[in-house]
Amino acid sequence: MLQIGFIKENKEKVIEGLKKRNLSDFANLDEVIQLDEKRKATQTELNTFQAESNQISKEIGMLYKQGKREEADVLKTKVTQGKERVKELENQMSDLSQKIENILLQIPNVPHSSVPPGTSEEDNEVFRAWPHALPELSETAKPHWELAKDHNLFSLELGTKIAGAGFPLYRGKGAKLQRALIAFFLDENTEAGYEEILPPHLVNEATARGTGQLPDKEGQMYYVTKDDLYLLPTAEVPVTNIYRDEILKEEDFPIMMTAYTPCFRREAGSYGAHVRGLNRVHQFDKVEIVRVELPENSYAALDGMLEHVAGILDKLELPYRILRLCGGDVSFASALTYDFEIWSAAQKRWLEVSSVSNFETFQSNRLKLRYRDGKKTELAHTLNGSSLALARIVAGLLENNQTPDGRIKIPKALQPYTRFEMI
RNA sequence: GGAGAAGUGGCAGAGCUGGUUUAAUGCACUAGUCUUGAAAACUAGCGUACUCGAAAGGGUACCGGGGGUUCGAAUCCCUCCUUCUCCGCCA
Repeated sequence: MLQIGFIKENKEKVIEGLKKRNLSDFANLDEVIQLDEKRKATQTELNTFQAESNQISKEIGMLYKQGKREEADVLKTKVTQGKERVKELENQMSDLSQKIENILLQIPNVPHSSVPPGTSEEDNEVFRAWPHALPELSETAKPHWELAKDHNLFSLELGTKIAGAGFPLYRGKGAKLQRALIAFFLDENTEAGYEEILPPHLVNEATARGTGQLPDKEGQMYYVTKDDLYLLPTAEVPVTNIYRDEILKEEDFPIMMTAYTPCFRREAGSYGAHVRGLNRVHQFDKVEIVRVELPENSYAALDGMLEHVAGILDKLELPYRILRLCGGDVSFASALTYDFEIWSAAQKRWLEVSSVSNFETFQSNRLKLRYRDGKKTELAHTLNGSSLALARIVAGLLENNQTPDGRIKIPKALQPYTRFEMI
């Protein structure tokens, strides 16, 4: 959520940003600015009435003490009259605040100046291409869902039997591979200075609100009605919320955290070839990195995250490229997002495995995540990225590392974790 | 799940028979005095948010959350949440 003060002072900049996102209706900006003016005027009036009635009430107290009952009663009726106006103004205030928030919730973040123009993923900029030739597999190479069947690594059918479509069940070396990847990623992240967090996998409404899943995106989350809890769509939600409603000191920075969690997405999406196998599922495993930074450091932090994720993919020996998302594809809350895609040699397409974003103050405004800058409090910047998402990494590993005789090589870096070299 | 107790500023902790409470006091913290330096002592400051004001400086709201009673609520009432103690159940 943008700050109303920011919109007021930088209206042109906001409009420019919205244009980059291919939006053309800016009427709500003027509307929200006007509503805020009205809110201020209303508050000033309200506070005046409140001050007056506080004053009189004090006098009443004094008069009672002195035994001047009648004088007190006269004042009482006076206050009672003013009270009605106070009630009225209070209602107006909450009504205006609600309206303002409703509009602010609909305004996306202003994209960073480096975000390229564009309307869809077609227009994303290749920020860093794969510098080598893409691997080629023989004609007999198989997609990961066939390899998984051959080696009994996971079963979508059993997952369906037990839960429903989109809930894979891993077994044997497939299950071990999951566990190995999670441990490998967490170790890589903690070695780079990220603190390991193991958060709850269900979150309450305030938490879901803090990172912007609510309102609006409740359809994406599984919801436990009986206890009013949501299943995590990503570890970003609980981990970032650690710092909800906090005022940090400058020396608390940088804050670097990593967490493994399963991720649950209801995702009423498309079906077909592109979502076969592990490409898109309701439950998948992911290791996330989250950072809270001083504004002046957040873009350096973003670069650091980028190199960190790139380093992990290098160790896994997977061909990848980095995209800078265009205005039409960058998510609602993000100012700048880089996507990592690995090349699936068997499916002959790129698979997104990580998304690294700087939200600037868009999330922290909602979270009330501040730091003390001298005497004032300022909003901190929040960033997060996958490091990394498992299901598609597994898909890529299986496909790219298959041998002509139908087996699968485990990358060296992963072997200490799997404790086997071949599947 | 049952019974009881409690939630106050960064922490500890008073207030809780409704009205000079502007939330005492201590610790911590910040600045100053003193000191070669530090400690101690002393002095002052010390919450968040909104708002008025050029500024100085005001105003309002907030004592777990929400609602209510009252001219006036940290204090009374309702409700929800959380924590602690005991019992039950349980990996």
